Amino acid sequence: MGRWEPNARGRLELAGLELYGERGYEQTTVAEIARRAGLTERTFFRHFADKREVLFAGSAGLQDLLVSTVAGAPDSASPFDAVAAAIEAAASRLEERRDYARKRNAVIAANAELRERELIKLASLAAAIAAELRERGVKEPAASLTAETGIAVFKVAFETWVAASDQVDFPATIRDSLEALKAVAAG
Amino acid sequence: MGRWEPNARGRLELAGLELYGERGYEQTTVAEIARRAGLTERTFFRHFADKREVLFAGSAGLQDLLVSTVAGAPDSASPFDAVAAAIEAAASRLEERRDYARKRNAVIAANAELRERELIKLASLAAAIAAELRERGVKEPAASLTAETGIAVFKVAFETWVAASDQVDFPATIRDSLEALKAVAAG
DNA sequence: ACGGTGATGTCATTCACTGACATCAGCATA
DNA sequence: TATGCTGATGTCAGTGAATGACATCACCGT
Repeated sequence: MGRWEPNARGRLELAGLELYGERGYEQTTVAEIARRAGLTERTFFRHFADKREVLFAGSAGLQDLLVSTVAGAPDSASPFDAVAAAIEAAASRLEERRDYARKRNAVIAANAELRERELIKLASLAAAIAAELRERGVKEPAASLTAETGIAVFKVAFETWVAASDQVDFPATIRDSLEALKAVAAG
Repeated sequence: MGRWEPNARGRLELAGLELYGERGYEQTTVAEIARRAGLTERTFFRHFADKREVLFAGSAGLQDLLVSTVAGAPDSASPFDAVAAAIEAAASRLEERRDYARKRNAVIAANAELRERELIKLASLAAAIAAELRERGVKEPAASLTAETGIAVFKVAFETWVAASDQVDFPATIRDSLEALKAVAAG
């Protein structure tokens, strides 16, 4: 057995989500999260840059999925279709953790600071997609526009999905939103 | 003459932009901004909710312009065209203060916290536009998609505009980006 | 005169975050 | 087996953002 309990980072993530859900983000102190995880405040800040970041550990994985899906699209695919495939793949991944995604979303939606962090993560995803599109030879401003628009579609579809009281298919919601966007842009 | 120097809020805005530009956002304390404006730290926080907000006073005016332009579009205009007119009008307003917009943008681009705040302001603009579109009878998700896409176009065009070394026409950049978006979405 | 008002100042406190240094199980290796 | 290094954690002190409670005092109306 190791000197310390394993997976300190994971324990902090769990404790953070729980406490933010129970008392709200502002009413929770970092010391409380650390204590629930059996650690100290100082150690929290060795694992996460700030109090918000504890909710955004999965963001890097989502970015990898988006980028590799765009990269894996056939050469014949248009930029739009490559991005469509990527955000659909991301939707599939979130679908697998529906309960977790909803709980986390409720916490974030309830606090402006957390919404800010969510937005910059989404912007970072858009930037990564745009970079990959440029890699594929797409010029600016088409690359950035396609990426930003794709993320906008993802945002709107995500809100529809989490707001739905019944079981809704997230990738299907993405496809509907993509079609709605085409109609809108043509108008 | 009044008991205090007039326009405390404006003095704080100016001092904030100057100091963030001179030393950087993180290296500037709120007490320093207040002192340069001839006030105290406590008074700073009576005018602005936090250290970032001092750079975003103009956001409300931009939102009014966007919403009223959408509201003023003829009934015959498509949602897309109404939003296009709105972001073009916003571009015209920024064009009038090119130096100020560039200086402010340089400060914001240099700091992640400020970029976060910028993004949530843009998201708030999108939400206001979407609400106005719904007022005009546009259904969801078309209203949100049109608004979010419009803001995405604005973001991309803004970056092109501020990055340009020579004098570039911002509203024209918006029109170009809107055309590029149509081409992308059709692909 | 006089009392109310509102913008500002003063003071104390909490808490997010950081730097410096201490601890100590486990591992490698002489 | 002894020794020394490493890396995750703890301890402590400090800075600065943000907020609540209370004080001040020119101005304004009556």
